[in-house]
Amino acid sequence: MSPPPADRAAQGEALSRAVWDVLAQQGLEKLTVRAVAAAAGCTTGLVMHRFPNRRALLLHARQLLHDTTRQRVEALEAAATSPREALRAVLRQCMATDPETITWSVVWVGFLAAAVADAELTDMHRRNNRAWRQRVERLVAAAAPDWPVDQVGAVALGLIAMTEGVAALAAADPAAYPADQQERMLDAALSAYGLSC
Amino acid sequence: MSPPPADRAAQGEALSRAVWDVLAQQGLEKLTVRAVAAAAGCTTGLVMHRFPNRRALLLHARQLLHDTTRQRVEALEAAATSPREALRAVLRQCMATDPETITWSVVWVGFLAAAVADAELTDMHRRNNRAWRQRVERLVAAAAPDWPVDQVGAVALGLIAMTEGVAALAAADPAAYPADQQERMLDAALSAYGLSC
DNA sequence: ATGTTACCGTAACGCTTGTTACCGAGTCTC
DNA sequence: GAGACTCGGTAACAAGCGTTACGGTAACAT
Repeated sequence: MSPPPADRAAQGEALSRAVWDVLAQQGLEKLTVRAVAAAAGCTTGLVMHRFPNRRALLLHARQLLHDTTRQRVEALEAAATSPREALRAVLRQCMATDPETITWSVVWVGFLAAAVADAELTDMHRRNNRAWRQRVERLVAAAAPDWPVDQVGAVALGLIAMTEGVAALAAADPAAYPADQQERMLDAALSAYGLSC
Repeated sequence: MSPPPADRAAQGEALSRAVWDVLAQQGLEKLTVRAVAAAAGCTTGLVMHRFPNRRALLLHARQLLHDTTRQRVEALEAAATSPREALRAVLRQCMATDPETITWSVVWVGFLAAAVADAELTDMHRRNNRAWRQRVERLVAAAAPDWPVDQVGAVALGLIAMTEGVAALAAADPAAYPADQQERMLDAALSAYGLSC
């Protein structure tokens, strides 16, 4: 007999996707084991055989969300032809400009709210967010090599907060924050900071 | 006999404060009627006599939170001596720079996550947020009277998203986002947009 | 003084939750 | 082919949830 680890990982990924779906469509209060199982098309038995408890399921889904976004960001960064284009591309995908990224942003807000009650979820968020911040600071420094460190930090923080904030706002009210307004906002900010491509 | 409506309102306010406390300290998942009653120092009987159900309690707390912030913002705006100072003061109090505003931001994120599952909570958020956005657009237009409309909109959106975003980030990781860094971020943005006082 | 009424705590209801125990079906080993 | 083992579904459990019904108490009106 062989417990193929590939299937286990694939099932864990499918269940994490089910966690995202429930979180995005039904909210944090309805994020139950039964709802996740229904979204994944299986029973609660499979869920509880794959994860020791509900918390472990949420933590895995959270970590997988972060890993996925990190890979996407790294691909964008590698594909860019200049530091400023890399910065813009990376920040652009952070906003909520289409149904998929809107869903992601809803899930992100959900995990953020869930982190209030869960120390490990909080730690996860902080680790991921600090890494994300360092990445953007590095990109800003590369896009403006002659800036002093504190200016790099202040501008990077402004850009991070702006994109993360508009993603949350667009997630809660997509009609009021269409994609083109978010793009114009980003371009206006990059232009004001002197970081236009 | 007289059912004094002042006491009723005061009790509703106290219960709403209890809702905020529970939401900030225990998170959305632990926001139960019993937890609210315990935080308010009463029993669930009083809560359910004051509000028809749990949802009404949350909606009232949400609306009261908005009304309170609106009054505070209007006072700041009225006390400012110039349009640019008004803009800066209003944006500054939106961030999470001290324990009180950090708590408010945690509560804000909690309500935002709860709005995913509740249409009325969503509507409330959209109404409040659109009014907030119009206010900032008006302040930006007053601070830069010669700007075209779309530039006013893009800059106002950038400022709103930035302050709201940094408030959420600071709420989740206060140590990484101290008050002075948020202030520097705001000043750097206002300066870059050409809106310094 | 007494009946009435509003107020609010107590206790219970039905329901949903996370979690556990059990059990059948399929699969690999020898 | 028989047996052991893994997988996953079913059903049950206790606990906690929102909500409801009931009872006692205090204040008012007459």
